[in-house]
Amino acid sequence: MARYAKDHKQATRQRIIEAAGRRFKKDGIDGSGVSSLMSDAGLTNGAFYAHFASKEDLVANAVADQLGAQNASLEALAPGRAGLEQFVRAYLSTEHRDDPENGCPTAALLDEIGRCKDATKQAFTDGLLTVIDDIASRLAPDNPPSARAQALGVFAMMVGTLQLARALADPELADDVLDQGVHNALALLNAQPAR
Amino acid sequence: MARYAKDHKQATRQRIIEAAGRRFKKDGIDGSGVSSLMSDAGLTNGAFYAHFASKEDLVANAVADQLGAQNASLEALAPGRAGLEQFVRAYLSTEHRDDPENGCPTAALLDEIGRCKDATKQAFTDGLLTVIDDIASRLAPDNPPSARAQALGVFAMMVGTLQLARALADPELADDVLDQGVHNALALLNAQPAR
DNA sequence: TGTACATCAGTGAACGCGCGTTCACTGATGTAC
DNA sequence: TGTACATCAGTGAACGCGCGTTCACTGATGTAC
Repeated sequence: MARYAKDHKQATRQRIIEAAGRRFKKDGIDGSGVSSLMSDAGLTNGAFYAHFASKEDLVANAVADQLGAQNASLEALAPGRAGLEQFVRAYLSTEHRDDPENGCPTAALLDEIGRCKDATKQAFTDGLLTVIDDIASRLAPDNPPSARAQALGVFAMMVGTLQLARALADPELADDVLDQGVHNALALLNAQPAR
Repeated sequence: MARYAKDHKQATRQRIIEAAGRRFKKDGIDGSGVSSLMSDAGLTNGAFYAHFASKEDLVANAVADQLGAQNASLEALAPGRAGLEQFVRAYLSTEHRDDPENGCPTAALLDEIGRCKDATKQAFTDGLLTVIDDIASRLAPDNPPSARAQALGVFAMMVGTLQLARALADPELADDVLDQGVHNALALLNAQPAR
């Protein structure tokens, strides 16, 4: 086996984290075994514990990484409210509904995260606040905290709507739910703060 | 063993379904083994397959039962919008957040249901539509379909908000999220339909 | 009335399998001398 | 320059355990005669 570059192990670790993020979103946390997570990353199961203390440790890291990536892609959108409208339309699209593997970690894993240990919830909390703050600062650039409740409301509705669309048996009904969700979310974005 | 009353087996089946609903909401579907589900119902694992074709079959029945029970409790509230406000406040309460076992099946299981087979998704679809229709008919008694998008938006936001509150590591932050959620949901209920 | 048998919800041990985790080992490289 | 050794990311078999599922059996009752 080759002698490794200084950052080789770190790079492998990151590769495991990213592959795990995708797998968790597709099959759920409980539904993804360590062996399959490792083979997704091109390794065998035995190497896992050289990188992580436990599966739960990987989960916390994957959640943090996923929310960081989502935040980065949020920041890459057009500035201000125009970017938010892009975000809403992409979020509540059939493409996103049908591709959880590459989609929002919150929508894919939210109720499972609620059952995880504190380290994972903490990683989620940190990541979520960053996302909410990005939305709030687009809604009220001069005073982001004033728009926090609104940002939270829009995001909660988007997450709930996408999850509902994924859980419906009838794809056409799910299409309608997404359409109505776009409409509802845009209305919330354009509403005056209620107080 | 006693000779059984005509409805004995049916009653046992119902007991399993209700115990399973509670357990699923607490530990997740993947997190609940058949043996523990049966011992929750006061039986041993071997009896399971006399009642259900598979675990997935039980899941579909438990989801249907849970949504039926939720719909019954919705109908028991005060009529009209007054009942909706009760519903929102109870839904987005710390008590509900801290007791998923006895709470809303949608908030507890939504992303897992999205990964289930069609029979389960179908059971969920049927139950959800009943809930949405109840909300819509309270919003617009004369023309419920006109309020469907609004009902869906409110419910999606409530579900998303409760799930977020459960996934946060900081209970005080989660309290704030619930408070803001009540505020957001009531505003949505009182909004004019946007179109 | 008494006995042999049918019924059937439920028991509990067992099946093969995949889980999370551990560990002795590999093998390619760099270092010491 | 050549040889012995240290390093260390990764391998792959194995651990005990719980999973979903199967099945021979139990035992209390009702029915047949």
